[in-house]
Amino acid sequence: MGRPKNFEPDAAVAQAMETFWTKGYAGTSPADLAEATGVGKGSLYHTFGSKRELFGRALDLYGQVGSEMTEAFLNEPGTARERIRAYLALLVDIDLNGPVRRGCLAASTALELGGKDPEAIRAVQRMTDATIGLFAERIRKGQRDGDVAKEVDAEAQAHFLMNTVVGLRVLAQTHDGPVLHRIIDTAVAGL
Amino acid sequence: MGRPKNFEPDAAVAQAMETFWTKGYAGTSPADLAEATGVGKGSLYHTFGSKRELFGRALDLYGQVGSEMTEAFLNEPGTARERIRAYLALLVDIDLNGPVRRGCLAASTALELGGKDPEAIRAVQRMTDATIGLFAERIRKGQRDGDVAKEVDAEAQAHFLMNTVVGLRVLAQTHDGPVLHRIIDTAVAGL
DNA sequence: TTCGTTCTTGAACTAGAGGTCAAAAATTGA
DNA sequence: TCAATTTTTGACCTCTAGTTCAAGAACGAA
Repeated sequence: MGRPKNFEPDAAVAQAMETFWTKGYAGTSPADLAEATGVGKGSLYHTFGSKRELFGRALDLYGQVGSEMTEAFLNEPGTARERIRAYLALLVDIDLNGPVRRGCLAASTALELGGKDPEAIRAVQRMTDATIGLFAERIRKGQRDGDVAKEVDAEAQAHFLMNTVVGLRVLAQTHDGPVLHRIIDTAVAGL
Repeated sequence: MGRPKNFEPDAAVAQAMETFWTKGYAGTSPADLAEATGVGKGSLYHTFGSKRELFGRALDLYGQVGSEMTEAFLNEPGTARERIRAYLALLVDIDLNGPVRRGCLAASTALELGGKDPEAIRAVQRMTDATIGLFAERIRKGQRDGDVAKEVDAEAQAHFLMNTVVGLRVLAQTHDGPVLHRIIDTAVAGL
């Protein structure tokens, strides 16, 4: 009953995510969101309530997509070290080859909203910890497979790799491929 | 001749830097700057021209202060590894113990203004490269002193450490001391 | 003391942010 | 076809961002 929506909320969230990713939270206006989604401002507010709530949906989508991509990529055939190196290289190449330099939505959010939006920070924390978990799992699998030394502390390495990823995605805003790939080489040396 | 300024521009830049650091570029309004500096909005525009120009001054100050602090700290007595570890720990502790979670102005700027303000990005790049230079110099000194192995590639390690620092200062927005200190342990293992 | 200069103050302005709302449009059930 | 319900549209509103400007205040020079 009632008039049917003439847009897909999930698709709108995806477009909104792209916009927040590119322009930041404060830098994105309702007009930007309306243009990006092709949905009228009024409809957006009717469906999502507020800019902040739409941003929350966008953040969650970002985490979910990232998590799926990471899991799939890490578990393709190869040693833990190979797969992790390939994953870091993939992220860097995506950052560098995209039409716009925009880094990582989670990192931007952590820096932009740190200290003023605890819920956003918790969302970022959740997605960070999920990635750390995937790294740790993959390293432990490497140990079972025999391609990673038993003495390696999987949790510690996973945290360290997460840190490296975050650094790379920020430095990708200012530095070029060769520099970043050498950083990757150094980072995976401990595996 | 003419009426004398009744404020110190350099002090105003320092206050502005704190405000941009805490609230971000887009998140800082002229009214915020007037309040933080104690200088009327009109005077700020008279002296600095625009919000963007004042931000440029703030960024430069940030780079200069950071550079001096880094150099002084790295060159206190101790091995390269000790000094570098102490430096990373210092940054993390500053981030965690401050009254406001605000991370690193350079990283925030890279993410917020990447792709839309090339000059800001160049400023960030300059300060990043300066820090990398200081790391490399300290590592080479360690090699001359005999506390770092000759085979270590000082440049590569310096880039890698820079990457680690950036990662830590972002993760400090979401994670706590023990996690961050373990990351530091892992990162300095290569020295 | 007057003049030219430089700085300060706060009002004023334009544009846009973020959000609300009334009216019309599209649907289903009766 | 009429109700009831839900969505769309775009006008409208208030508030603030970012900036400008006119008026006056504080100096040194002559």
